[in-house]
Amino acid sequence: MPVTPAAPDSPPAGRARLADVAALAGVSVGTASKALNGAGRMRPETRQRVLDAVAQLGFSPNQHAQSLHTGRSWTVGLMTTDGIGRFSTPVLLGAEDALGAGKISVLLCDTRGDAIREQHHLQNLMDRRVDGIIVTGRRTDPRPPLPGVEGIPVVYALSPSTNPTDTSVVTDDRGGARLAVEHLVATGRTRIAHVTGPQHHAAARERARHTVEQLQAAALEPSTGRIHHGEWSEAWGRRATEAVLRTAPDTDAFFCGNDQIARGVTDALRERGVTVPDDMAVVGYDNWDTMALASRPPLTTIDMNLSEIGRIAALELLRAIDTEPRPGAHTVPCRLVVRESS
Amino acid sequence: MPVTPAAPDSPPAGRARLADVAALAGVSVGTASKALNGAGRMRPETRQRVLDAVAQLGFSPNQHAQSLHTGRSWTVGLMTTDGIGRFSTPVLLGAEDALGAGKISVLLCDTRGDAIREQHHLQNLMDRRVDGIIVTGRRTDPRPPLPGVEGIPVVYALSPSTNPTDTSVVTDDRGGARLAVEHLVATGRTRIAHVTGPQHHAAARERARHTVEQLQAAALEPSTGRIHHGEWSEAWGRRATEAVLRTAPDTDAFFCGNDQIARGVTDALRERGVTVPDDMAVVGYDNWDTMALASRPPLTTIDMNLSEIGRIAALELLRAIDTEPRPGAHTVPCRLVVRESS
DNA sequence: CTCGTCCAGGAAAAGGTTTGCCCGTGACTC
DNA sequence: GAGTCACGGGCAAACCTTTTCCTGGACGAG
Repeated sequence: MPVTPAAPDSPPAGRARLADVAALAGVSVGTASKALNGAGRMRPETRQRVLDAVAQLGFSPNQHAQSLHTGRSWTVGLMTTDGIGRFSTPVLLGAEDALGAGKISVLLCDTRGDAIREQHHLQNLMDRRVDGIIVTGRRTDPRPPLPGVEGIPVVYALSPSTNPTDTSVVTDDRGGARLAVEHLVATGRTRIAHVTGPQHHAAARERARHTVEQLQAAALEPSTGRIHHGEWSEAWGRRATEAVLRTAPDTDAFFCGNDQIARGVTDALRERGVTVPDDMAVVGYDNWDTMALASRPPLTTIDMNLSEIGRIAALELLRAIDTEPRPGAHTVPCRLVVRESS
Repeated sequence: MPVTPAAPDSPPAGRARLADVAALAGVSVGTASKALNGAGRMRPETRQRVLDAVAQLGFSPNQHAQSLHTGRSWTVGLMTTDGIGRFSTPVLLGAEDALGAGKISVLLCDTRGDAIREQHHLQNLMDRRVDGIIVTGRRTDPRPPLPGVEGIPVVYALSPSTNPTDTSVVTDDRGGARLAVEHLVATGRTRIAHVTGPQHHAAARERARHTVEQLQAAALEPSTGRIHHGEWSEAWGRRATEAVLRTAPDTDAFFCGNDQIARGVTDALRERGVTVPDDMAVVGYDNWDTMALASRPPLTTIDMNLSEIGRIAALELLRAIDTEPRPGAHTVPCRLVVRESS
């Protein structure tokens, strides 16, 4: 006695396949596909029958089958060079948002700054045939390009590639310094000190350089005659305050390389009885809310528009995928956020 | 004249396929596959020939084809309920790390707290046939379970599901309160105040409740006779300090619901000339380095081991995928980090 | 009435891998 | 010497969708 075969039209076991939809609509699989994708010509009534079947079965296409066929995975890799920190998070979210609008998902890869891990993740992304890769880091220093990614578009966000023919989206340190200095000058400050992070950080170096430039453009110079490099910490902000006031007691403004330093400065000033903003203006950098808002008074600061950097990186990547990459560094302007410290 | 066909064994255009490997090794595609996966029996020498061909061509299998066939995508979705913040980041990294070890990649979905967006992401994850989903939020309050995820394992991290038959991995508020109170009592404090966040946050409520319990276990009660609920901010910490010292001047320790409040307390104490830890001990919660270390003095605090929560959530998810889910809430113990404020 | 045109929809290949099943050969046993 | 067994390896189906090419029928024009 032969084994009884399953009923030919038994209810599909797991998720509905396109074949189930086609069967229900009484058309062939190919026609069902065309109905869904809008391609091919067919009677509106037929298309509607397919769409009804889709709705009834709760069908949605198997992306693996789609990707296998089309070669596109509708996925991009997001490699974070060095943990996911305060800086990379908004970048990441901006990118995710922009890509999500285009039906593209984000594969997260954290390298923890480890080259081995980076290579491993990269291989994984290639195996998954991602459509592109966004590389971001927690610092703005340039980084060596990803090795061995021929044929797949890459965009560097926040930390540009050292290769100028790669596409990078970076912050506008020059514009940030200009916004801060122009704001201070416009509000009547002339004896401006600059306290910032370690010299081996590009962010500190660049901002310092452009700060001096901007001061010169206003026929000014740093109140202490030099840049105060140190750490990105409140403690350094406090120490630097003492140093600055000892050297140049007539200083009337601090422009700080980040909000932590700025907060240290305001604390030190308050403890010395210097009132902000009346006796002294303080401007920070980063617009890191937990620092800028908790500071007393809340800090005027420069916002790098990090999520915009992520968004633009995503858009550049989409362009590179669909048409042509636009090589070079694309800068995203900063924004001055005025609060009560200036 | 007929068009010249491409040479039958022309160098493969894009990436090598298994067929190319098989051809080079002089075996069939099926055999090549078996050689790679260790399955099937074959002469070691044949297997080696295949492996050599793989190395020579730099072959790695097309994951879409694999997934299409096996139904497994080696991908899990990570849905963050409410942005990616201070709390979800370590959870996320812990999960990514644990999953990466198992060749599984993480698809990032940020819902921004929007139910529509959540549904949209969820559909996307289902279409991609993810093997499982981790849901995390930025608060510890329970959240309603993900709708319509029948047949796919879900683990909730940090914010448990309101459905007790779901698998959740949560922080141990009770243990955290116990660690803090026992530490304070062990160092001779008896007049302990508790200042924390808003009552409508589970984290504040739970920690407060267990703090009172633990004090009672030591035959103590809050120095002010009550819990001080407010905001999770430094400003509230400063205000609360005044209130506590007015009500109960003999208070000798503050246990705070988070590090921001604790930092506000230390600031207020210093400004009143109360020295920490000699006159007053202060213990925070979260071990948020930018707060705990920048505080003066650095804070003794409770670390929730967030990345461990992420790691365990990932392991529970792997278990649910491979074998059986373990329903219920799994708590991850906290850790006391002693610094100079106690 | 016949031929040509156009249109709706079907058939089938392709995309790359896994895996169950089968077969041929060489060796071993009785 | 014949039958059996085990081992190495090939064949082909299956996973699901897209897309190109093709066919049959209907309709219009001459």
